[in-house]
Amino acid sequence: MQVTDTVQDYLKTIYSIARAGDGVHTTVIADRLKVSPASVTSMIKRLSALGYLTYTRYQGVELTDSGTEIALEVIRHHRLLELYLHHSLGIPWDRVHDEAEVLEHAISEDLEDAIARILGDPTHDPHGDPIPPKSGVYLEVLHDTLEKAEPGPVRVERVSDRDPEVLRHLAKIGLQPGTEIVIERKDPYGGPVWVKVGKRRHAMGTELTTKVYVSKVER
Amino acid sequence: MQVTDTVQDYLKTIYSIARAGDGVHTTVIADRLKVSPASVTSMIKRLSALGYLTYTRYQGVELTDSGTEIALEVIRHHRLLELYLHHSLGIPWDRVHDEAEVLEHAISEDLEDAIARILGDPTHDPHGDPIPPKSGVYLEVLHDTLEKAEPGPVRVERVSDRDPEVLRHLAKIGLQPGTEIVIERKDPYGGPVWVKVGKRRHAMGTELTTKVYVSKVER
DNA sequence: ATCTAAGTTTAGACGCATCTAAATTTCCTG
DNA sequence: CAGGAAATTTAGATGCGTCTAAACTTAGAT
Repeated sequence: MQVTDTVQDYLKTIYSIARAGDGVHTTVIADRLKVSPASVTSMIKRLSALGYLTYTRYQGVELTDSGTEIALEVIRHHRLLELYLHHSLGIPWDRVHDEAEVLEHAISEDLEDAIARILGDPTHDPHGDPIPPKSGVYLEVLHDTLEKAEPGPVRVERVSDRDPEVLRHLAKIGLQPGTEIVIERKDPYGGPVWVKVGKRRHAMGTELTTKVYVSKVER
Repeated sequence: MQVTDTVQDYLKTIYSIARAGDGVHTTVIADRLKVSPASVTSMIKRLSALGYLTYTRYQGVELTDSGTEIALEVIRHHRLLELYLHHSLGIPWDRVHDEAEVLEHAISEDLEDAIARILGDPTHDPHGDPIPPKSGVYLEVLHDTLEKAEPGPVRVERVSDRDPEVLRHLAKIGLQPGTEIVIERKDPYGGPVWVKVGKRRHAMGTELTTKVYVSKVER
């Protein structure tokens, strides 16, 4: 059997759920891919038979080395494309995700190489996500979410690329990967987190904060 | 039902067979798409039900306006992409066809527009094929093949993009759209056509000549 | 004009990716 | 620790796009 676009999507999604630290369960995959849980079970069985993941009924899945390899290849395509579309074609950063989602399955290895070369073999995409290298070791540093980080000055490392609306809002208030912001105070009961971006103060609702990842800055 | 990549491929292929002046019969479509004639018949029925073509059993098909519209949109994508890949990404002209074949289904209208703008709304792709406009009238000028043209000076207008090997050969001898060449003599019984490109003389076998389209040059 | 070869369509099947509804298992709560 | 809610899997079905083998139609040659 061949590796279809759909198979690539499953593997990529499973990889990214696992990276986030959560167990990889049927429902989560189903939610992300917008298919029914039953569809996920059926696909998981096929992926397992193909050796891309190990599967224990009712317990969730784990990617094998060959599954991870495919996932990283697709993710590399995705992130290179996001950067390319933004830099070379001027597509606004809140729209590059959806374009890349389709194109990631359509570019050849030659094209991938050409794009990487033109961009100067970049290490991060416009949302701060690291780009897996063509070959060799790949380690993703895990950053705290805005919610979990301690008050004080922090650097924005990464922003989830999945919600265009959130991205437009973040761009508007000047919050991008690389920006230094200050977490002002925290409400222990899950209320909004107040942050200072430049000279302005903003309330970040909980549905937003889970999408921004930061690291502590020493001053 | 939705317009899948496969549907787009059928409509595009049917358009281009019709343009070449041949009747559009099952076997021809099957050969081009590398599927069985039975598959073509079955797909044709669906396309007919969708209103993309008219179909008379055993007689061939003809695109409707809505079928033509989709075909031209895909062809526009294809040709813009060929040009873009060549100009902006430096992909050699004998490889852009295969890349574009996949990407043509993957780019959004926004991306199409961005590419067209960057290229300055071009009218022809690297093989000399005209690029259908986003909207408005589209007429393809039909040129003679090298075989059919009269001896004398001619301008290369178009070269079929389908065979990478032929393209590499043509590039090697310096024959591209825009080049002026001289047809030296003709063998009425289908032998090679001798042409002068620059100062060199070349024999073009019949399997080659059907792929080069020229127009007479007045001197 | 008939017969045959080539082209085309039908019949029936298969794999992929999905769905809904029903059955099963897990896990949490009282 | 028992019972029910939530998660998961099974069963069975569907549409797409393809195939092979067999039947049929068309057109060309004698």
